[in-house]
Amino acid sequence: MKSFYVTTPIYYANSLPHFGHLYTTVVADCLKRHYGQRGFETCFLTGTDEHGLNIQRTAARLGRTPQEHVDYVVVEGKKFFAAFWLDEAHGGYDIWMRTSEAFHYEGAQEFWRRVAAQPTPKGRESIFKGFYEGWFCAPCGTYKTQDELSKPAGESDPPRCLIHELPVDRVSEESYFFRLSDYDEALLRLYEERPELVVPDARRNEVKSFVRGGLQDISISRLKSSVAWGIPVPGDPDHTIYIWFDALLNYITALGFGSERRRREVGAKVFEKFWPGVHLIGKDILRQHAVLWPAMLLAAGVEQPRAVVAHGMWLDPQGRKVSKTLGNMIDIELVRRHTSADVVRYVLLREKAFWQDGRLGYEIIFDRANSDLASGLGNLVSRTLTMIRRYFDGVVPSPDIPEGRRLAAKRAGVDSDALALSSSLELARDQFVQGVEGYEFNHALEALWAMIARVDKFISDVKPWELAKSEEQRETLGAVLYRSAETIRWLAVLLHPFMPESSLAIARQLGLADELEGSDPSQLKWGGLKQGTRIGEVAPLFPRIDKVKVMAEIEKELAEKEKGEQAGKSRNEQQAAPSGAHATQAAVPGAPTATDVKSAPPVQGATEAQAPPVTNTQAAQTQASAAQPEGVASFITIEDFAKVEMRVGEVLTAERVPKSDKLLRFTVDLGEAEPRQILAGIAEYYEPEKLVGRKVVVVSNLKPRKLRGFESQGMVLAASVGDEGRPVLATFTEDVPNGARLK
RNA sequence: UGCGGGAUAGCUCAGGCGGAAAGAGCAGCGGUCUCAUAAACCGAAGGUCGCGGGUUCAAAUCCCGCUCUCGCAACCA
Repeated sequence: MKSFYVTTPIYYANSLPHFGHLYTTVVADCLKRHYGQRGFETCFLTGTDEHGLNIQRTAARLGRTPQEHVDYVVVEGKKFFAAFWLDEAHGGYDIWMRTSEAFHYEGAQEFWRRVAAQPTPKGRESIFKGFYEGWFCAPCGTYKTQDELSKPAGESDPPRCLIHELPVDRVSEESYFFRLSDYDEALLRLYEERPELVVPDARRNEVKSFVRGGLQDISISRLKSSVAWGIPVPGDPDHTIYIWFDALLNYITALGFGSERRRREVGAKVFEKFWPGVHLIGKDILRQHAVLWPAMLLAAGVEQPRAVVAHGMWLDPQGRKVSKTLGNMIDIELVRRHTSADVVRYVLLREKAFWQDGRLGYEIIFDRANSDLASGLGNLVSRTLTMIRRYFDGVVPSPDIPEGRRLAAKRAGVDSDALALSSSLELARDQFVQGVEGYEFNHALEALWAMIARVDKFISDVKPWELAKSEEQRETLGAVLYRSAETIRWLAVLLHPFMPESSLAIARQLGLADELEGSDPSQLKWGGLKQGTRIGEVAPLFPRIDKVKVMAEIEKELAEKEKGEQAGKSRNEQQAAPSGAHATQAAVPGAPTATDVKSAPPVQGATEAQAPPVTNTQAAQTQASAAQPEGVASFITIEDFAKVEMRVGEVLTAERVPKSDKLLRFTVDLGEAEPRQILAGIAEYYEPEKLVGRKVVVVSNLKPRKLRGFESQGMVLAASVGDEGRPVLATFTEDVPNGARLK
């Protein structure tokens, strides 16, 4: 039997899942059900990534153990998904994977051993010990990511910890590395040989050009003293396996890779049956899945995935990224309560081209639901069944028009057979199946909706209510209604993976047994609906949404929620908010992450594991600012200040740095023997020519640093204004000699 | 700055190996109908196919240049 294994990323259990995660999961669910209908043996995995510093810290902040915290997130997450028919009970995922499970520890360790036992394609050891270097905050006792650090005040100043407002140290610790750099050629060969490994093409090209640019070895462990919440490195329990080298493995450990325990649990052959699977991911975690993961599998000698499929992201109605700070995230659970799970599922799959980014907002959802579902599908079902009820007493009439009535039928514009309809239905069916196979769900659905329009038109053209007035057209009328009802049956079968509940409701209204799971959509044949079938009770499938009214209600509810959260915040009880730059972000770019509060781009890519995980910066900030006077960093002494040497300088020359859109290169006279070369990232806001001759303030004792190949021997001071941090140069209104020190 | 996309009706997008009067859905306008969830059906309206050149009998479609925009990278001390 053919098998189909589909996975979503496992979501980072730091925070509760949201609408972005829902999207990927709905897609996976839809695929699983579709292939299931077609007779594939299916397995659908989703779950949670439960290790790491983030979770360790969030749990600590909430006064829980990490295990308690992830248990909580899992329970809530399952509830959230269940409301959209994604759980086992509703025929959704088969496995909710959790990386904190014992079998995963075994599998991950086994994988590590296999990698360590094999040399790289270039003949070196795949895992080696080195030193991980990062910013370390002593009071916190941990490494910090860019997101957890304030922008450094001056050149070669260390950044500061956002919690303690203190400079952090550049520290290194022993760490294991995976020699990713040795896999570049093997990977490039793989992309050539198996182009379907990374789809769509645009993403594969992106990946290829990234790999061609050379790969860096990545740190795959942390000292247990830094990150305790994780899987011990085999044979070296002082180290913990780090992030991706743990998380990615879930896709195979869930099936029993490397763990006897798990194989007993799920069946010994499950891995062999399902393994090369399809990974659905958001384009934001493409690197990890299209570079690191294949390299890891090469290293361990495990078969590559069938495909890594990267979808686009949801944006707000204005096309902006969705983020908590902008407050433009949709509360999808709220939408569901005002509509239904199926409506949400349909809109998610219909509204956006899978590969591309798409926009979503409350009104977009309601408009789509009203036009496609209420006016389209729902109305067609309603008018058809109502007529069967009214004219045929609720019994499906015969599809046949007897010889003697064919002329009459012809006069009414009805062919004696349904060939025209049935053949275009077959075409639509094939387009639909092709669309689903190609992840073009919007096209798949469009093909079906073209059929709805066609039948609507057919009904309008032949006017069954007129036919009903003439006994001579009795059979014609029956045939017309049969054709409409049979089309609806097809729709119910085809749409079942998209709208499990509504499609069943349609089937029941048609008087069919609930046999949709077993009906192979690709094998649909005209005439499956039996004459004489007694139809069920007819009720609106998709009640029209009063947009104005519902919007008003939603706004009210959101406002109330906001209030609740404010209250929660002060008690420091709010659910863990921002997620890390991790698998969590699968579907919504920088969703609730502190990352997009400002500047610092999310650390991404195969090198991500080199940076410690992101944590709850917002909460951290809240705490920190509570302890400090508003707007004031922690105090420094006069001695601290004396360390900074600031001098007046005059810009002698200024020019753009080639191949850089932000950097200007200055030579500045500081009253010294030689003018200094200083770089500044203000090219977007200042014309270099206009700066020549200008007096500026320069931090003159910063450690020199190279930027774009030029050494910067100081830093020009500027105010940072507005959200985008527009620089405004500091200057003097009176004349000042070059080199004068600011005290 | 490098690489790769994109720029087509009010909105979201199709088309695009050169050859139809340039399409669809939604919104909007006019009409028909009453089986239906104020639904459906019909009709009209709506576009310099980013800008400028070129190739050709013929260009939204091919070539060159430009502008804007998005993604990835680099970069922002």
